[in-house]
Amino acid sequence: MTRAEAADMPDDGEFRTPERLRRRASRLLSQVAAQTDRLITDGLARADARKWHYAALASLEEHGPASQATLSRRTGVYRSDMVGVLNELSERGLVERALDPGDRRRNVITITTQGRRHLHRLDKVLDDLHEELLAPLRPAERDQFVRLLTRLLDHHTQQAPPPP
Amino acid sequence: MTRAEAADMPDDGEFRTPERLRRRASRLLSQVAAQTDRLITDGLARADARKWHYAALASLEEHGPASQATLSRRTGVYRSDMVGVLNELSERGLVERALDPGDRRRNVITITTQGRRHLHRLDKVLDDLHEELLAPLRPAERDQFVRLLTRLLDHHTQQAPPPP
DNA sequence: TGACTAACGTTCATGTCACTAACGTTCGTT
DNA sequence: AACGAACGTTAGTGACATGAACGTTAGTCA
Repeated sequence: MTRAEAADMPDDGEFRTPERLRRRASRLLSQVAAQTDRLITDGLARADARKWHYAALASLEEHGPASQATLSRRTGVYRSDMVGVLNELSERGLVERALDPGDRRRNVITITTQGRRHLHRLDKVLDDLHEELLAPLRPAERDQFVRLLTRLLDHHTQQAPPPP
Repeated sequence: MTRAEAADMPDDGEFRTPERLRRRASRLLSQVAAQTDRLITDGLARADARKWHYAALASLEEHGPASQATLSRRTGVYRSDMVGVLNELSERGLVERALDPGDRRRNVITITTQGRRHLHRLDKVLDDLHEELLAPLRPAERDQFVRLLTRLLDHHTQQAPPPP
């Protein structure tokens, strides 16, 4: 039996999530986010990439070459993890790591032509994945959804940027 | 220099997240969910509880005594993890674990009076936390938000219930 | 100038989460 | 009587978010 067609037996709830939980915005958020994460992670994996790779490449194309620390701050990827991400990207020729002649502590990371091409391919992949993600919502609702999320994020982010 | 007072230099974005990322529903979701998770986890910790504890107790009160496997299905807490959750809850006298006389594979978990009291306390704590979470939204918007999330979740959940 | 502080890249370690694998026990069905 | 499946349990995996510490380098100030 599949729980869905349980029209005959009263289904006292072998699979029924308590209303208390079902209604909570926090739980809805975490569930939807988890589903989304799997969708995106799998989709990117099929395109031979990962979220962090995309984030780094996107940052490099939008704002130009940067140090690893800056990339880390811009993408939210932790600086410890950025190391590995850039290792992989540079191994594959998507970015180049060079010593900053003006500051020998820094590496200057630059996106390559190949990296740009990869990024644009990933942009399309993500467009498709988001189409799938937001399929049940009409365009106006999608906008609303994004707006609400943005407001929530802004509200809960504003009081904790790195201190001066 | 501190980025905040960069009114003079054009702030080419030492901390600026790429638009590509900022706009994506997937990223917004994951960020907001992460913030939310911390809010809830911390809040519950202050009340000496954890999400899974709440989920188990809520399920027990709403649907009555159940086996661990059933609890796991109802709450989404993985059955491997349910073991530890119930250990902790029963150590604290919030639930009781008894062998099911009718099926010696099963444990029957029952919520205690103390557990009920704890649960009701947590309900209040969660109400407050959600008030904080959704603070920037007006009541109608909160409803909208929950509705949109629910539709997304339903859509992405319906095609993968446990197989017959 | 020399000493101190802070940022950088890096490695290693920690904790949580979702999930898989495997095990022995028990049940239901054939 | 035998087999497959469900149960509770333990142990382990991989992704993710962090923290600690280290050597190197820059910038600041006494």
